[in-house]
Amino acid sequence: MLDKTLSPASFEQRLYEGWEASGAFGADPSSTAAPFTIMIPPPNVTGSLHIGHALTFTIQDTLVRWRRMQGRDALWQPGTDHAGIATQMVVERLLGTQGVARRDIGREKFLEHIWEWKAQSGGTITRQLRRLGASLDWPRERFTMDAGLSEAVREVFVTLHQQGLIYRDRRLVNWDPKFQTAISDLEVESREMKGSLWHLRYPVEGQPGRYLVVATTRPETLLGDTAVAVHPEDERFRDLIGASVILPLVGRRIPVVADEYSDPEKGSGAVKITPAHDFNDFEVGKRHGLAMPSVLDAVGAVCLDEIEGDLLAVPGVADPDFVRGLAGQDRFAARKAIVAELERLDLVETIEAHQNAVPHGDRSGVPIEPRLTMQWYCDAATLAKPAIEAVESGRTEFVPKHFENVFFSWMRDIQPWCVSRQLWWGHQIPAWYAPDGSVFVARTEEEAYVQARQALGEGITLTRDEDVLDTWFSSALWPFSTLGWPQKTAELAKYYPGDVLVTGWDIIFFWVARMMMMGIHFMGEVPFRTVYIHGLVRDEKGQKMSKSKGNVIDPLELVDSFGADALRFTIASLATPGRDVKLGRKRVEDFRSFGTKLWNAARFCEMNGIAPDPGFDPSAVRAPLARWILDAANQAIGEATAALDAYRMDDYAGCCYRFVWNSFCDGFLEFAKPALNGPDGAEKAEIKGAAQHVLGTILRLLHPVMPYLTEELWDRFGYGAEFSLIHAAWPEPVPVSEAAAARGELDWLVGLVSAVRAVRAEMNVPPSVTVPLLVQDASPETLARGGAWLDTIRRMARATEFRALATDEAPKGVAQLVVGEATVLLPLAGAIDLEAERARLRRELDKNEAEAAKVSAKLANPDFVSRAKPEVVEENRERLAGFEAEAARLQVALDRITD
RNA sequence: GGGCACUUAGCUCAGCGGUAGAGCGCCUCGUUUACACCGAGGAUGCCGGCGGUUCGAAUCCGUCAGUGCCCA
Repeated sequence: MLDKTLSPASFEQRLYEGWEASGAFGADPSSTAAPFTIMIPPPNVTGSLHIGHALTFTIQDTLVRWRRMQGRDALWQPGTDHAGIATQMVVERLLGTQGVARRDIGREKFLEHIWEWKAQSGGTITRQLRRLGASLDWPRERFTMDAGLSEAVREVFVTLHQQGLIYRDRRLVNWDPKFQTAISDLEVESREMKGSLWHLRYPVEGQPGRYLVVATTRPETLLGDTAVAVHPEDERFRDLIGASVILPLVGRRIPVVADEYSDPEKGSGAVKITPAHDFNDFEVGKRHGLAMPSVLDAVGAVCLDEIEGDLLAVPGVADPDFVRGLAGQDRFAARKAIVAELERLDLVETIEAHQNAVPHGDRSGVPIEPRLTMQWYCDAATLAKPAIEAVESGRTEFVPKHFENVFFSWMRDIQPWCVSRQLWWGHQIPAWYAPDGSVFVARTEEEAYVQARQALGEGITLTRDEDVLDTWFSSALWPFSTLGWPQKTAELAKYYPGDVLVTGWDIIFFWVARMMMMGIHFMGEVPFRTVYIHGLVRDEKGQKMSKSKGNVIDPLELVDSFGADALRFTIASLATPGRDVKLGRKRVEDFRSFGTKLWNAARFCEMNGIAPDPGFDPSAVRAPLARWILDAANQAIGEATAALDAYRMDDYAGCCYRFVWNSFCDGFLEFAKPALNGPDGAEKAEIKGAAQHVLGTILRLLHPVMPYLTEELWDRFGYGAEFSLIHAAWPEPVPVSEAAAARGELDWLVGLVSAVRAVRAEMNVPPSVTVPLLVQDASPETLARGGAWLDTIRRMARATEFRALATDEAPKGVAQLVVGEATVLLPLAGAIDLEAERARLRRELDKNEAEAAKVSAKLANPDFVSRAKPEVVEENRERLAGFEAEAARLQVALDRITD
């Protein structure tokens, strides 16, 4: 016997272990079944499961389980990425608590610590994924730092270098002064900050007393200024173009250049140009051939090495001693000191309060410093072209389609990708340097030496590049490196390209773009056919969840409270493609009742001796109720399959919900009760047969989204062996004889019962009062149906009998309702308020007449009749006839009780 | 400043040329032997505003307003 209440915690773990132990999640390269591949977008190894993961992995698992049931050889590839900065940060902090600093113990030792940490704590998220029910092929789990994946990284780096698509260059990068590494544009987030706009006076050379006022938000970079730019059309400064100004504090002469970058509307209209510390200034500097001295070092402190020689004493303007005193000062301290000195020299015109967007490192949280350094770059623009073309031609499709625009806009304007990072944790760049500075890129040190000897002769000592590659460099290879590339494996042949990549829109630039570029370049084919983009999870108010706001919800806590199935079903129900999902505890609590409902329905079936019957033949069933539910199940199967095909998780969940709750529970089981309580016979047997068949269908239909509950019921009922639902066949429609007739009959029954219930409720007739149903103008078919369903009608409509009104019969005090061609009279004698009944009928009549008038007006329009589709015209004619007929019957009913 | 999305019942959202929907909430009723995480019934909408296309617009086009996001 099933327990009275559903308690997911009592079976979730046992079922998961059962599936996993039996190898149910495993792909089988040797099978002949068509593959279905989803590459997990590898979560960060330092991560733990948050609600966004719950969303994306619920969707992925639902798709994978569904396809597996359809007989596909499903590969859901698990794994994590090594998360260069994040991991290094975690372990550094950990060592810090023991008083150990990274640089003290050295690279090798530090990496040992990281691997140790990874062995102990790196599996958090994969353990948590199991609680969610995710059916990943665990024995195939990969990590981006694995030997195989590292080989792939070296292979790709060397090949791209040979092809000229990876090169070294000296450009401005986003430098994170806290981690002392370059970071990607995408790891930079701009934050609105309250700052100041300082208007500074730069003395014009040769014109004593004249100043050019420049406006800046970063006075500390003034030391590295090499020009002042004004707009070429700006009348105020026209005569100064080509002149020079004296750079305050430094004393260097710098030119005034004309450049459209300077916006006459902003600030003072003149802007100082510091090419080594600002991306826009860098471009201006290149256009005008300016020097590009750096004045801040790796930690963001003032460094005078590159301007030492420029320092000049200019009375009242520049003092080399002051500048020398700035050396080694942090950029913010230097800002204060510089502003104070300028104020002392009366070179500050005004200070304006100013709101500006300051780029911050998303992990370090400190302002990014643009910095001119030598780095390795990947020619992303060249790699992007075929990726753009693949989406344009539809070889890879986005769902929803409009996200292709986001992809295109990014890819068409893609910048050289800085792939080197000044970290220790990651794939060390396979490049070696000779003492003379020559670079040798090779798969191994031996190969590098071979190259070096060929180029430079014997006796050279090479040193390896210290830097590592961007984590995304290895993630980009994930769709094929996990399958064994560069080896030619059976897995690679079978599972590449993958079917679908599932991810949020915020990650299009990271995974999607990079996997596309690398996949196409190295495999000659797109890495996935479809990119399914879902939204982000927000709190109930639509706010982004964040630890600092304190509005995060823990998916595991929700699993503890309501079960994994409830969380999964809630997520699926709310997952409209591409739109953000507002999710709170309450939503999960609400959807939990659906699982309970199914549990109780199953319990009811069990109590009535409904059990799996493999010999059941749906096509032989004659009882209308059984045919009706079998037909409804057929429709649900069609809808659910179509919804999953279209990645409509919400529609899939919704159609299952309606079928289980409305059709199976409120419809079928309720109508089946009289037969189930009655004597054994052919009809009862058919209804039980249909019940077990449809329950089995429901369990299979819902398994992809509610794997635990369905498997538990499947096993308990004995539909198959333990843990076998995961491999059961996805349901197919079954033949049902005369389905339309069964639908017609049940629709009639539901219509009759609802109408009677509605009238009784409105008339406040207590359930204890039972009344005869006397029908007038009923067709023989209606009378026959009434007879056939008498027990059900009695039970559900609180009726004593259902029969034709005798010709000489004229009951007093009746409520009347129109069902199809017939009018049903409920003699309520004393219980009825005639006035109220008249009003009710009047309302019904008005409603009908209004509808009839609307349709009639439409049909009176000759344009409509001649131009609309014939079937639409016909449909409206039928509707009009229906409304008119019902109105006529209501009129008769009204007349009957009106004197 | 450029771009994208959104605006439908109290709330959360489907629907995207032909009868305005769901879930939750709300109101009324309920000791019918699966389920109160339930059952029955009910109320609630100028489908953001204004134009246009069309026989017909929540749905297509334009425009305005508001909201959110992305990129500068």
